[in-house]
Amino acid sequence: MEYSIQQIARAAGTTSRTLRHYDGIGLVRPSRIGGNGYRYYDDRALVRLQRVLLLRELGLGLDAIGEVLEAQDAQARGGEHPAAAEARVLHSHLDLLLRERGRIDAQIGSVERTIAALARAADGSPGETDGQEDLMSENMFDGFDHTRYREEVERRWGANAYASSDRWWRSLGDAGRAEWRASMEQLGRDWIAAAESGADPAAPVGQELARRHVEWLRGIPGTPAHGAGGDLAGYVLGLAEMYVADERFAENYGGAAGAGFVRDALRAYAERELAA
Amino acid sequence: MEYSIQQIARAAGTTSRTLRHYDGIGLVRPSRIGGNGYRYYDDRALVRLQRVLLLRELGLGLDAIGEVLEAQDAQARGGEHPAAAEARVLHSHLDLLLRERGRIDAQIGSVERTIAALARAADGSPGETDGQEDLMSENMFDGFDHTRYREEVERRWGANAYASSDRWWRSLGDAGRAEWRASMEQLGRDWIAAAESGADPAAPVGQELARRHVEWLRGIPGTPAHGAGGDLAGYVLGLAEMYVADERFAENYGGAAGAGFVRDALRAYAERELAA
DNA sequence: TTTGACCTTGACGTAACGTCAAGATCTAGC
DNA sequence: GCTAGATCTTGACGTTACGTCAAGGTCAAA
Repeated sequence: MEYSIQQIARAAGTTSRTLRHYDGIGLVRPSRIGGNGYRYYDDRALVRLQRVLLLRELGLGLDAIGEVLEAQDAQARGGEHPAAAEARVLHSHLDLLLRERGRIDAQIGSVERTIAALARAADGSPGETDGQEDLMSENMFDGFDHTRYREEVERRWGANAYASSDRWWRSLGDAGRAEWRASMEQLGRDWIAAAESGADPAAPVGQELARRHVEWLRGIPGTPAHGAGGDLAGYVLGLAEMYVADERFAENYGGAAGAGFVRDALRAYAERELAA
Repeated sequence: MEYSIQQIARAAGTTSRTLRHYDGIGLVRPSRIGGNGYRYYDDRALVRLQRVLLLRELGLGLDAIGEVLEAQDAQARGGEHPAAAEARVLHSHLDLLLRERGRIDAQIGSVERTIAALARAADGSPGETDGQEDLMSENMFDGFDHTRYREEVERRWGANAYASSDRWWRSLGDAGRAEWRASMEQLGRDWIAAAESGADPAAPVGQELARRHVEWLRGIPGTPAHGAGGDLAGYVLGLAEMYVADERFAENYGGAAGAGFVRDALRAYAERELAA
């Protein structure tokens, strides 16, 4: 069978423009070109086109699709097994999709929180648009003045981590900031209580607190915990060490002993749940 | 304070190119332009820039951001309350994000199934690349020959619904197709058993089956149930009616009585769980 | 005055086509 | 054979939010 460009487009559920595009980039070439310049396709081309469209529906880019199909064609010429190549490409694509979902989840959370903050602001609570000065001079989320450690923050977490967190913190409004601090302090109190109870950091109590702690960290834009793709496990482990080493942090968890408990619990949690 | 373009870029955690872009599209204009053509920004511009960057981190497009900021500026001129405009934009954006996540979830599922199918194919099970003819001539997923109802499928579910489902079905391979049919038949048997038990379609047994049924439908590319964004509730309700009205479907559920049970259960489920 | 650092506009590239535009060709009916 | 309408061609712009040169002016310190 031989199809005109419209016919094969209809057969595959796409458009002639797409076919011309695929011809242009060499992804699906016509089997024959008429003396009038018309493109004609045969069944082999149709099968190839079907595979392209299927992989496209999985979200692969056209160049990745080309790679898969090339492996398919190189099969007889001693290349790697085509299914292996396809699986390899799909695995890395799956990885990308998972990171993408993490990013979207984080955005959804941020948007929801922002909407809630706007609703609270509309309810009353005056003094919302003032006080734009020196907001970062207050103790932010880990118990010390970030403006004084701006350089350290930027060196540790990247150049715009500080700016990003700062924007977010300013956007919260007074009510939101109070709420955030309250949640932080509640978490701190719960950590202290758990540490004083003498429980094993790896026991469920500690692990549940560790989960809450990581969730709480994820809510801070500008850190590797926000969204996805960063080295979450490494970030958490680094913070855990910092809690112990730096007394400014340790204070929040009842001193060195409490911070040690937090560190051990986070370590165990990261090993179990965040292993890359 | 007055900043040069680099200074304001560093202060906000972005680049000078971005500032030039925002000037070009009129989103953030410099407060002053020097005789040498240099752009200079003041604190008001910095605040505006911060808001732009914050909203951008939430995933809004630059034009949507412009809309929000315009409402902010129109505040004194009798426009709607700026926070209301922002909430409106954020709500529709949230909607978009949720649909996007649904799409990604569906892609993740498809990719995972495809990888699993490739692994099975590599394990052995010959005859994988042949039999490309007339695959759709078999009873596909709802018990009748789709090639014979192609036009109806296209009219009901859109022009490339058929092509999309067809591609997916071909891609499954013999093992995958057998598996899929088995899952369909298992679902049918469970429906029949539930119907014969005389239970209330709205009772947990029926509702759990309805949930499984909808999940199963979501796995079929080309239907409104796949991914997200389509009228899932309307689609499910339409199918439910069809199961009763069309005996080709009804057979799968033990005849008219069983199909009626399925319909009622799906109706109740759609009302509870899929209400838009 | 030199030398970097910083500034400008202009323009191409990105992903995957959609959407005209202008013109050539095919097909069917008269 | 002629004409209308369907179909085909290449060419080029538009889409998003900038990154990345390129070529050339400006500024501040030495």
